Amino acid sequence: MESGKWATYNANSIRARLPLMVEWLKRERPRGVFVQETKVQDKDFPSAAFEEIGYRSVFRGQKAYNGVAILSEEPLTDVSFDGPGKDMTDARFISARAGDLRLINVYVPQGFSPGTEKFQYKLGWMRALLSFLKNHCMPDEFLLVGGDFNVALEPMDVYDPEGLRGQVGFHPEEQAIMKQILEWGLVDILRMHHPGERDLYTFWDYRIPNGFKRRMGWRIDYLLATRPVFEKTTGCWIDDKSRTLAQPSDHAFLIAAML
DNA sequence: ATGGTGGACAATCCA
Repeated sequence: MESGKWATYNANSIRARLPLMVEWLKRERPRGVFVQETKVQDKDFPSAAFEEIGYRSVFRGQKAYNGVAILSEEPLTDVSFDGPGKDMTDARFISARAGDLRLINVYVPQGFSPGTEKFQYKLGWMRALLSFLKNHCMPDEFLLVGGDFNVALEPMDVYDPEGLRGQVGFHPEEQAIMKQILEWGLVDILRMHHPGERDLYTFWDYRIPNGFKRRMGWRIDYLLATRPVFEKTTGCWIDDKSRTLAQPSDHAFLIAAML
């Protein structure tokens, strides 16, 4: 496996975030990045801006909502959009291969609120992802699964576990499926490198005034690896420096380093 | 504080 860093980032519009992302890529030089919420149709995807700084891109978008992309220094092959939600129209899944690494990038539905149709859609989508892993992937292959899962796993993964318990993004039904996904054969890379550590958040709601400064965050973005890939990781961290710049996303960059 | 912010897109929907 090539050494370097892999990252995941919910851009909340890749066009609005393009200057920030280009600067970040030039500074960090990751091997590749999983991007969610690109919010751009394929014909308008800013491929040229990434090519100029040495990144290839594969993507699938739609008008106004959703959209996923993988950026990579190496050629991306075996690009596929046939994952969970194959029968759904949302652009939430993209997989590809970079060298000997198989990549799966997901944007799990946000879910709105428990007891709603959207929440059931989220649970169904997550169950379909679990089935996809069981039917099409192997726990012993070189597989990296990343993205915005819109679920915080443990009390330490949210700023107010008592107050948020049972709410969307911190609900036992979501957490149960998330745990099944891990039990299938994926390791939560950040948590394994930082057991028990608090204040490891990747998302801060825009609607909470000064939520970032007040550390009112959630850890809902993940880099998950099969055991053989995890064994190659040397560290994992959250880069929220972009939050201090103009036009930050509501998410941070999550990065894993590999031998 | 029953709001708040931000993005897309063109009146609201989504997060």
